[in-house]
Order: sequence, then C-alpha cells, then structure tokens
Amino acid sequence: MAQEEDKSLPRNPETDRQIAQIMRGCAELIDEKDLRKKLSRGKPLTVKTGFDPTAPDLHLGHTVLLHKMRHFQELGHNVVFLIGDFTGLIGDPSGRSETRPALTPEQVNANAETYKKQVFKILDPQKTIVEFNSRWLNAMGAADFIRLASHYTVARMMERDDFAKRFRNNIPISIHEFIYPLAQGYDSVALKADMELGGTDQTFNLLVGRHLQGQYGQEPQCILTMPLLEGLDGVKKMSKSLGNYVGIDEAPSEMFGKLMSISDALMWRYYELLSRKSLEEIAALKKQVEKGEAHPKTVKEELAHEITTQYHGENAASEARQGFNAVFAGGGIPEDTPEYSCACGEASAPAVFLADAGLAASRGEAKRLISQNALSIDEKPHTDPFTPLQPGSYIVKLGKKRFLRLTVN
RNA sequence: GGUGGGGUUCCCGAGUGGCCAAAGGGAACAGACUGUAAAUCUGUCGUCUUACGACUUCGGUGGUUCAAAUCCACCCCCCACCA
Repeated sequence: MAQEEDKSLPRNPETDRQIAQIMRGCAELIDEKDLRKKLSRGKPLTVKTGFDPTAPDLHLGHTVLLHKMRHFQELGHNVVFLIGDFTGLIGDPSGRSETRPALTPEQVNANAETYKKQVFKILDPQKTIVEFNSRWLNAMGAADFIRLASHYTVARMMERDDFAKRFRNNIPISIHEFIYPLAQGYDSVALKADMELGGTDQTFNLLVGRHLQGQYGQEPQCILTMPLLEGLDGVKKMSKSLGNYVGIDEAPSEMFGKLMSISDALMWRYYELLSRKSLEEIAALKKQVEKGEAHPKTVKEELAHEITTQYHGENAASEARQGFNAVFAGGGIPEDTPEYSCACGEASAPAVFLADAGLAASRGEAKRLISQNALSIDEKPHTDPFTPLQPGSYIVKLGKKRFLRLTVN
C-alpha cells in the first residue's frame, strides 16, 4: 500500500510528478519514503526488472511490467532488462504448487533471444540495458553461494505462502528452490538496483533482494509490484497455457478482435494497465459510459485500437478496426479468410467440405452445427448438409467466427 | 523401506460384470437476445454413418467371461500415513 503522507518526507513538485507516474496502476510500493529520498537526489535510478526466460512468447500480461519500465524510461531513469538465464535453470517456485521443471541451457538461450526481439515494441531500445544474471552468478564460487545463503533464514523463507502451503501439505520442496529467491535477490546486489519491478506474485522474491542489499552494505532497493493482468475470460490471470491471452506477435485483426471480446468490466482494467491514456482521461471515459453519453462498444474499440497500434502501427490498427466492423457489424468477411476449393460432387456437400477445410473438427461436428443453424452460404442460412453445392464460388460462414472462401470446380 | 489409497472422455469428478460413449459440474461450441460484452434461456459436446447401426475410448500389457471402465496377474505413474 502507498504510505501515508508524511510531513517529514522531502517534497518537491518534480518528485511528486514522478511518484504519481510511477504509482499508476501499481499494486504496492515499498516504500514511498525511501523512493522520495532516492528521487530527490536528482540522479537517475537503476531500475531492475527480471524476466525468467521460460515464456518466449510475450503476451499482454507481460507488457504490464514493460509499460511500467517504459514509464521509468520516460522519467529519465536507467532501466535494466534482466534476463534470468541462470535462475531459469532453477525455475521460479513462485505461485507453484509443485517443483517447476528446470530448463536446459539451450532452451534458456533460445527463449532469451525471442524475448529481446519482442520487448522493444514497448521499451526504448536506446535506453534499455539488457543484462543476463549468469554474468555474475556463474562467476560465484561455492563459498560465495554459502555466504549468500547465510544471509537468509529458513524461517523467513518459510514465511512465503507457496512454501508454507507445500510444506503443510507434504508436497516436496527441493533445497534448490530456496536458492531461487536468493539468486534473484543477489541480482539486485550485483546491479546496485535502486528499484525493482515485478508482479504481485514476485513480492517475496523482491523483498529478499531488498534485504540482501542491506546485508551487503547497500542502500535497499524500493519495490514496485504490478497486478497480474486478467486474461480474456476476466477471471484467471492471462497465460498462454490457459489460452486466454493476446500475444504481442499476433496479427492486427486477431489482436483487435480478441480485445473486443473482453467484458466491459475487464475493459477498464486493461485501460488502466495497458493504455497510455492518463488516469484522468480514463476516469472521464468511464463517467461518459455510465451516463450513457458514450457507447461501451466504441470505448472498447478505442482501447483495442490503441493497443493494436502499439504493436502494429496506426495503419494496421485502423485497418483491423474497419475490418472488424465490416465483418461483425456489416456482415462482411475478414481479409484473411482462408480459401478452399474442391471438386463438385461428394466433396462439395457442406458436411464434407466443412470438415475437409478444417472449419469443423469432423463431419459429425459439421452436421451438428448445420442442424443448429450455424451455417450460412453467401449470407443465406443453409440447413442442408448433404446436397453437394454446384460449381461456383461461395462465401461460407460457420458460426460467428469461422469463414471460408469456397470454390467448387 | 513398510502399509494403505488412486490413475475415467478437454478439466474436475461419478461409475465395482451387461440398462456405459460412460451421471453431474466446469470449459468450449451453436442458436435466441445483444454491442462477436456480460447475464439469461435452449441445444450440442469420441469417430464414421442422411437413419438403422458400426467402430474406438476409461494408465499399460496379458488373462477370466457369452459380456469388462468394472474381476484376476504383472508392469508403469501418482498420493497419503508410518519409518
């Protein structure tokens, strides 16, 4: 939580301005007083954010942190994008109910490369320092590690919720998992970080860094945690394995469409965490929607447009927006509709070509969907699964999202 | 190391010889209603089959039986308690 205002804090307008920008959307800042002190020195801070090279494909959930890093860059601070290639070999136990499988060095390297390619869609490459924590962690000897381990106690380690739970439930905790927070914390020592960013699930690890810096005679870093972004379902956190994500490499139309499918409530969350609009602008929009002055769909379009622009540029975003409205509001078909052709006859029966073209998983499913009135051909409902279509070209639509340009020869 | 419990269709989870392609819930999909939102209602939800029906599936491999997700043997994996 933000600290209560304290009259004894060093105050000046510049610091206030920075603090406001820094705290936008954050879950917790530890602690504001320390941060003011650091800022008031007028020197750029070293801002560390670590990424585990486990998920090579970034999605919008990861970008919450990247946006925050960008804020720091805009405020003139030194942002370190730290790739945890060493710690990736351990596997972060955070939020895990079981031991995380370790990565091979080859996987870690490949993932790190992908990471670097993707993050500069948001971060300013000129102002980003990319580091690998193997640089200093590999250089440490066993004695160094033992010394590091001596700075933390088992009791404090067990305060951590995931460890406590696993211990209580007799789920194994390997010793190497204790090393993870220590290694991550040591990164802060090595970098002499003034500030570390992370998701709320990282709070413990970040605090270890703060603690260790003190142990190594440094001024402890401040900690800023960001909430975990909910996925498209609005409930679970965005993650690739849950399939509720928007990848930052996705095609503009895909990205726009996915964003349009989020619920109204979730839209505000995305605005706060992913938009570059100011909090005041967002509050104003919200008020307009509540009063009925703005249609929520339009406001959502703005959001989808802005986010798509971030990754694909203004032109592509506008196109995606037009395409979306043409398809779903105007009954058109998407640009990237797949084409498929088949011979006239058995193969041109709807149930058959739908399955063959991959629009339906099987002929049975195709028939079922047809009997549910899901099929339209050239914008006319089509309920006969068996009669072959005559030669010609057709626009085939199955359900709301599946399209096909069909040619019958 | 010992003892006990378990592995079921996308997920959770019922099912202890035929009435089981397998209850129920969730997810997903389709339709209605909408703003491709949410909520709600209806339907679908192994493969093939226009229907009748056939075939494949319940950790693996063999076996018993007219008949096995259900019984037996061995194997693999997971969990709990004790050490």
